Amino acid sequence: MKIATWNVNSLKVRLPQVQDWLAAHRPDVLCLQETKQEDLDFPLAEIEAAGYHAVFSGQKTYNGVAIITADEPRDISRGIAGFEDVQSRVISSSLETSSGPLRIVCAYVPNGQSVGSDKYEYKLRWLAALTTWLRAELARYPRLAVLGDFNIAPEDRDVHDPVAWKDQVLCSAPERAALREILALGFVDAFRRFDQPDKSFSWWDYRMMAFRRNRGLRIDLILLSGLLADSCQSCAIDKEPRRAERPSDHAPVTAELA
DNA sequence: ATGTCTCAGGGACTGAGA
Repeated sequence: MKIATWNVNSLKVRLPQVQDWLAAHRPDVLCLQETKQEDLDFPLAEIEAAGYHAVFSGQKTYNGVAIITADEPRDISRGIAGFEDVQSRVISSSLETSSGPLRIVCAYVPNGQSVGSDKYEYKLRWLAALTTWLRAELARYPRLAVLGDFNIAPEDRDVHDPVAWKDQVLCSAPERAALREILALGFVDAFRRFDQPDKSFSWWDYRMMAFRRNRGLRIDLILLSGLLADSCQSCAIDKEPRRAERPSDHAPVTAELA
């Protein structure tokens, strides 16, 4: 089965591209971030017309997450249990598969703005809460996948210019340490299970012709629990939607599970 | 090279966030 994640930077603007992408790739799961839509405005009819179900948690202007699934979602939950957050950044649902239940967590990690800012402190607190929560979720759901915009480039090879980005937000040591703590719970970065082209990125700033020059970061990740990682057959970044006329600044990331 | 895009408020543009 194919699972995917895509920060669409406004589902209202990007809906036609999401519809096209669903039709072209027919994923079993597509996690969206930065939908920027309140739940009443979510284009459920359009998603259902494409042959999919959706669960979503949105708000006006900022944030917003959704999980689009071919099969009916079960056991839906919103947010991080035990962490009060007015920002809509996490939604989870389960699917029945022939190999047993598959748990999906769709996450939009805070950007953090700049190292040392209030938003950066919030990001680190948020990541600590996510880690505590995921430890319990992993015990409850052994077949667990966490997909989303992590707003962290895990290593220097995930950065077009590691010198320029050194100690900057998205690359700083505390952020990378926070991501390593999540991985240490028993997750694998699906992308790095396979040989990949050098300079593989999932996000490119809209400015400075960054995409054309491939000046990007790999910050959109698919983390798989050990059981799922064993069944992962491929993981790739689909740069094609980034070449569209009005693209998101992020590209979708996909993984194939047996 | 503070270089682009999106959204809200308000009714043209500015500011925030990314």
